[in-house]
Order: sequence, then structure tokens, then C-alpha cells
Amino acid sequence: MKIATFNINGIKARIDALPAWLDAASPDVVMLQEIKSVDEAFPAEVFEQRGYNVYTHGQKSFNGVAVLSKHPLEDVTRGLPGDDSDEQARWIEATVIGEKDAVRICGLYLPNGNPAPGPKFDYKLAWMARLEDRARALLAEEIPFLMAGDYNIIPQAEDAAKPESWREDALFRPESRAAWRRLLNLGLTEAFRARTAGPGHYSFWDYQAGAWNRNNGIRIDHFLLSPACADMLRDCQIDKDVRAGEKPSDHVPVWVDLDF
DNA sequence: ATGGCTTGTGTGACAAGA
Repeated sequence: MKIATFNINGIKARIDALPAWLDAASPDVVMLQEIKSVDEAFPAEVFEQRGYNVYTHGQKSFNGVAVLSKHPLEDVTRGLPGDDSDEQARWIEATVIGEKDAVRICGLYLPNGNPAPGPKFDYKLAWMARLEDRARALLAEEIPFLMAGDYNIIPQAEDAAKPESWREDALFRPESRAAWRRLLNLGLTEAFRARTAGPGHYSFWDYQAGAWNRNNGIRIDHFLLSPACADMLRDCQIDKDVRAGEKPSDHVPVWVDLDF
């Protein structure tokens, strides 16, 4: 089962590039972030024509997440628990039934948090505390699960081409990385680092200042796997070449191949 | 980078992103 995450930076702007990647990569499931669309305006038919079931959790102008799945999903829920006043569309979860097992998949768009310090950074950290609570609850259910998406977290210095320039940034500040480590310390496995060591692996390159041409990137799109899900991991890759395509997103897809 | 680009909104510039 090939499961991908892709921050598309607007479904309207990616209406050619996203189907082109789907046709080339043919993932079974895709978690999308930053659809920047309300549910009614999401062009589901483009993906239904390609055999995908479409589940959206959108909002006007900003944020918005979705799941595309060749297998019908069960028990789809929208919104991260823990704050009924939070109106930002950043979380969707569902169950995928495989041949041997079922896996709970969570698609997330974690707040950027800049400028830090400030209210946006406070919101990021509060959101990460709710994420940790949700991970604990899923662990207690003892079902295999994964949490995938744009975490807006640079885990370590090796995950940035120029780590010194991110030192004060909400993506790399000590408080953000500590919250990330608390997730790992629950017993979750980061899929990419379970298979690939060393620097130079990125999932985002800014549109500005020739960041792509200079390979000035950061790795901020991640998969966290529960222990049972980590046992299913066969592969994890970053589709870097997508960044060189026609009218690309500033993020590229990351995917796992799971045996279930 | 005091943001050099790209989005959405909407038809003006601005807000937001990372």
C-alpha cells in the first residue's frame, strides 16, 4: 500500500501538476494539505475519474486538508480534538482497510507558527500539545496508525541546507523541536529516518531567491508511524523531481510503502 | 532579507506562507 503526503499550496493552482503526479506515481492514498478551498469548490471529479474516492476538510482561502484514496475509507473524521473553538481546517483521519490489516491514517497541516514568539507561535505549540494527546489516545486503542503531513518542523540541523538561518524560526526553535521529540518519545517512528541517514534530503524549497536551483531546502513533511505500523514499513521516499516540474508547489510529495 | 516568489481574494494591494 503506497500512502503519500503532499502540500499542494492551492488546489486551483495545482489542477494540472497534481493529476500529472498521480498518474506518474499512482499512490493508493494521498493526504493533501493547503487545498485552500471550501469543500464545495474542490474539483473531486478530476480525481474520481482516476479512481480515487475524495474526502475533504476545507475552508475559505487558507489551510484545508483532504484525502484521496483508491480504497473506500471508513470512519472519516475531521478536525483535531481538544479545542472546539479552533476553526482552522488542519486535520482529517480515516481508516484504510488493506488485505491483511486496517490502518488509521491521520492527515495534518501543522501551523507554521511565525513570527515567534507571539500568538501564532503559541497556537502552534498548543496545536502540537493536542497532537500529542491524539497520538496517546490512538496508542491506547492499540490499532496501527500513522500521522502524515506538513509538520512545519525541521527535526534536526541536517534537515536544512542552511540550519543557521532557521535558528530563530518557528520551524526550528527549541520549543518546536522539543514538541516533535515528545511525539517520537511516545514510541513513534519517523519513516524517512528509519530508512535514510545523512544530510541533503529536503521536501520544501522556497519560491524565492532561487532556493530550488541552489538546493536551499528544508525537510518538513513527515510520516510518524505507530509501532505496529512501523513493522509494516517497506520503503519511504521523497519525490524531489516534482519540484522541477511545470508550475510546482513549493513542497514535494513524500510517500511510504506499507505491507498490510 | 527590511522577503527577491506564489497563493487567494477579487480587480486593489494585501495577507500569509516557510
